[in-house]
Amino acid sequence: MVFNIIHAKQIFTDFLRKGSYRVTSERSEVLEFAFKQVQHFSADELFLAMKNEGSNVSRATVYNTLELLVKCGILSKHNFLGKESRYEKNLGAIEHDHLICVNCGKIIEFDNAEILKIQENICEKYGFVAINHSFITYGFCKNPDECKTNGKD
Amino acid sequence: MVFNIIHAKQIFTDFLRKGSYRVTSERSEVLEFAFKQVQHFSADELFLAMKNEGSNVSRATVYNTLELLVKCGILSKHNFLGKESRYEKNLGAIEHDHLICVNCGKIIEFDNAEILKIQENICEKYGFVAINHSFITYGFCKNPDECKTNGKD
DNA sequence: TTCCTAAATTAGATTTAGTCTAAATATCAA
DNA sequence: TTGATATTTAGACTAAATCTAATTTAGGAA
Repeated sequence: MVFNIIHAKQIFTDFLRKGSYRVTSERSEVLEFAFKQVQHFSADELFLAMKNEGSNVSRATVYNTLELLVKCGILSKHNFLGKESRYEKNLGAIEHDHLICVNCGKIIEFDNAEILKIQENICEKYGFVAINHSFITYGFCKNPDECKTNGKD
Repeated sequence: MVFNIIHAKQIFTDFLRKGSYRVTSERSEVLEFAFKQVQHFSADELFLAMKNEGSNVSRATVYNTLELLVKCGILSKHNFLGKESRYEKNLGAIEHDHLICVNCGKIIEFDNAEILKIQENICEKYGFVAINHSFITYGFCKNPDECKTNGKD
């Protein structure tokens, strides 16, 4: 569980030192910008947002650093319906999960503590240490009126 | 639950007719080839396999038809670690889920009936009809010796 | 503190998955 | 059988992500 930017910086620095990666100003910058995002974001969106605010960190470094932030548990990475990868902060105890309508594309987020329990059991069974997860149920809206397009797309 | 190719063809044809899509020989061919795959496969892999066996169905049609097969529940679609989308047959009652090591890339498949129950409850709550799901836990192998690369990649 | 080497960063080229286009073809309701 | 329109097609295109090779930098060693 990551609680705030100070804590996240600590975790990230520890992770880098432990893995004999180097602590660089670019990596710190990416972490800071990632933490500023209120919602989930793609690597390119973050890169452009940073550029827009005067940062000179390159696209490649943004992509690389986001992967490191996933590996050390600060961010989660999701792939919705084969679109570009989206990242989000991994704050607090419960990571939220997603329902996605294959008809209208609507995304419903929900929290479920049971899923985390199952995850713990599975990891125990397979000798695995969980960092984060992605649980996506694909389906469609039961009520056709709520299904925005109701089309075939 | 889809049981075999005959059953899958039935489901697909019903789905197409209901949605006033057309039943075409290309769509049947894609279904047949998808069913022949023993493991999960990408859209492009299927396209090339079909081409290789003399099929003339185009790449665009393969991509489109796979999406239809997901929509009608015959296939599941997963995105592992931001790689290309992979499809697999949705056979039997339990869809398997995945543990992925962010260090060595190992993929462990497991079955868990509880996850399906949770999914049912969630869908009930949000007025949603599930077709299939993708549950991926990212983490790392507890035993370093089992972690193939144990490196930074 | 300075030096040195391997790691990291960079801009931009490249690759790759997937989508789009507009012309040709095929389905299926009437 | 016919005709409106859905589908298919090859290949162009787009966007995400990775790669490259030159340059810069971190941080351990002296």
